[in-house]
Formats: sequence, C-alpha cells, structure tokens
Amino acid sequence: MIDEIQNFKNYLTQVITIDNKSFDMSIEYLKIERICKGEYFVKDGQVCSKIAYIHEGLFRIYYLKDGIEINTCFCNEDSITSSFNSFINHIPSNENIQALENSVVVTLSFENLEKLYLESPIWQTISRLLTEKECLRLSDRASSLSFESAMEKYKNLLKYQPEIIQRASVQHIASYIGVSRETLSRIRAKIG
Amino acid sequence: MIDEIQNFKNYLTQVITIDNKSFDMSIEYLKIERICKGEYFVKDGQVCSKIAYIHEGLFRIYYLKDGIEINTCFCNEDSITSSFNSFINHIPSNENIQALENSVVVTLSFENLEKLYLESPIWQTISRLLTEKECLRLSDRASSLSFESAMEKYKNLLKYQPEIIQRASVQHIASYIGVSRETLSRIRAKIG
DNA sequence: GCTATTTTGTGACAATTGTCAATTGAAGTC
DNA sequence: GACTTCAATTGACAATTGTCACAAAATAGC
Repeated sequence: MIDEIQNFKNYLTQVITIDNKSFDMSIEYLKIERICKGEYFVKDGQVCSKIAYIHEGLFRIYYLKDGIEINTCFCNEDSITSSFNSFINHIPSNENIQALENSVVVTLSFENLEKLYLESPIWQTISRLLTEKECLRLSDRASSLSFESAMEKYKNLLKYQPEIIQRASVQHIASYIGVSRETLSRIRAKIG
Repeated sequence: MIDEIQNFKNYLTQVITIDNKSFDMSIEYLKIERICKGEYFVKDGQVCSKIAYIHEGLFRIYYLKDGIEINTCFCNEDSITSSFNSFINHIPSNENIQALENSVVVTLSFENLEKLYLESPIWQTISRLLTEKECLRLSDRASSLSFESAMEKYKNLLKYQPEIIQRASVQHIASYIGVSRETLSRIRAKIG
C-alpha cells in the first residue's frame, strides 16, 4: 500500500479499530492530489464535495468579513480538512481552504463516502467519531476565544500547536487567535 | 404517545426521516425527568452518561475557570443537551448543566444509545447528523467570539436567540458572549 | 548581487473593555 | 409593609487592544 493511503489508514486507526476488509473497500474511492503553496483546496462559492486527509503540508481555512480575511483553522499533516458546512449540506462554501505549503492529500468524495456508508456501517461510525472530535476542538477553541487575553491565547497556541507558530505567518496567526497583527507582534516581542 | 416523546420524535424528524418502527424501538429506553430551577442535570466531576432532549425549560452549561463561572451554552426547549466530551469519552465532566427554569427532559443513556446503534443503523446516522449540527453551531460561535465587538455579539444574540435575552440573567448572558456584566449593562442601556 | 514587494515590528494615540466601588432595583421572606 | 438578599446599573479610572503611520526586515523576482 502506498504511503499516503497507509497514513490515512493509521489515522483512522487512532479513532477506531478498523478491519482490513472494511478499509480496503475505500481504496478504490480514494484519490491522491497535490496542492501547491498558495493554491486552494476549496474556494468561497464552490461546493466542497470532498474531504482531504493531509499526508503532507499545511492549510489554512479563512473567510472574508467586510473584505478582511478571518482565519478559522490551521490544518497540518495527519489531520482531515474540509469545508464542513458545504460538504455536509451540499451548499456553496463561505470558506477558503488554502495550502500554505506544498501539500499532498488523500481525498474522498461525498458521493463515495455515502457508498461506503451503505457498504459497511463502520464508515458511519468513523464519520460520527471524526465529527465528535471536531466538535471537541471547536468547543475548546470557542472557550479560548471567549475569555482568554491575547497573551494567553498565544501562549496556548505555543503550547498546543507550536508547529503552527513555526510554519504560519504572523498575520495569519493573529487572525486565528482573534487579535490584530500589531498586538501579536508586541506579544512576540515580550516573550521573545 | 405522550407529548414529551412525540416532541422528541418530531425533533429527530427535522434532521432525518425516521420510520415508526425505528423510532419505536427507542421508546422503552427513554426516560422522562423533571429538573427544578437551579438544579443540575450534570455536575462538574460526574460522568455524564446520558443526553437530554429538552421538552420544556431552559439550561445553561458552564465551567469554572479560576473560580469564575464561564457560560458556554444556553439550551432551551426543543433542543438536546449533554456534556459532550464526558458523554462521548466516559470521562468526568468539567462542565455543569444547570436548569434556569423548571424543566422536563427526555433522557437516553449512552448504554441504550449503543443498543440502538446495533438495532438499527439509522441511530448511527441520527447521532452523526446531530453531531454535525452541533459542529456548525460551535463553528459559528467561535467565529462570533473571535472578532465581533461586544455590541455586535449582543446584537447577534438578540437576532438569533432573542428568547435567551428574555429568559436568562444579564450575568449569564455576559459570560456567554465573553464580556463583563458591566459592559453588557452599558450596551443594553444604549440599545434600550 | 540588486530592486520590488510583502511581511513584520514599533511608536503614538484612540477606542473598547475590564475592574472596583457605590447605588439602584427587584424578588423573596417574614 | 419592612427587611434581607441578590442582581443590575452607573461612575471613575486603568488596562488592553486596535488603528494608523512609518520603519525595518524578510522574501521573491530578475
């Protein structure tokens, strides 16, 4: 099995024990795609019809609010990215998913995922568990944004996602933690 | 069928078409509970082993951060509440779910939900769809908290959940939108 | 290498929000 | 109705953060 697919399988194994047969039925549906730095996995206005397991690379999710980019998420290797609302409800995305580095992803279309749901109930369970995981992440994020100071939010990012600080730009990080880039600059100057 | 159960069924119907047979198999597992104003559905430290469909009433979810209560959610009638992380992972909750009004809920235990998963795959789907719904709510909440001003956050609450403003106290609402209660008082004075 | 462009950092100041204290108001009890 | 208790409001001031302008640094293109 090629690396990309194997990694995807390992990722799922972290959430649930999946037998080879159930996983193998997905292989014909998976597609490997390369997305260069700066390019988009999903653009505002498109329907996001697939999810991507990131084998290698880094993405950011952002949307435009009064012409300003609001970063809502960074997704790095060994995680899954997609424009959630768009994917689930088949409506045009209001988000953009952009590669911040040259990336390699394994994609699975909604259409094929629904086939998997019918072929084996474990895919339902996988979907549910991954969604639950995302819920917990969002819940933590909401908590963090609601009452932490800019400094605390930055320190927590440093603690829990230090690789993002190495790999993403200051302006994107600032937007992600909900502060102006000048404020983030000053915080970085203090911490060193 | 008694009102509480019928309402729960109607609620599920909004998410998915459920045949009578599949729904009926849940009935023996459902339990109706009354929770008086001020009392708790879940307390910090307990494992939350069930979810509650709220037939009537209002709850808030909060946790303690340095002795301060942080409100993360209001749940009113015709919605589902639970301490998510605790319920899913069977770990002690760090949240409290408190009734703000005398309430009537329909509960379903994790144990029984798992039985339903085995009895009919539609329960898996229901779980997944409800989780997806929660994800979207959290995602909107995180966005709102990350860049809106106190005034904007209050106005949006007024727009999308006006009943909360009528029924919850200023201090709880303030905590929910992530501002001090004094600031919220001033905003209310301005808007009138 | 050099220039052009973008990103980041810094200073000055303004706006927003938080904190503390005191007052007003509302709800419940006797 | 008076009293107690808790919630909400208001004022004064401080702290945090945002905004704007510009300088410094990093990056990309040639």
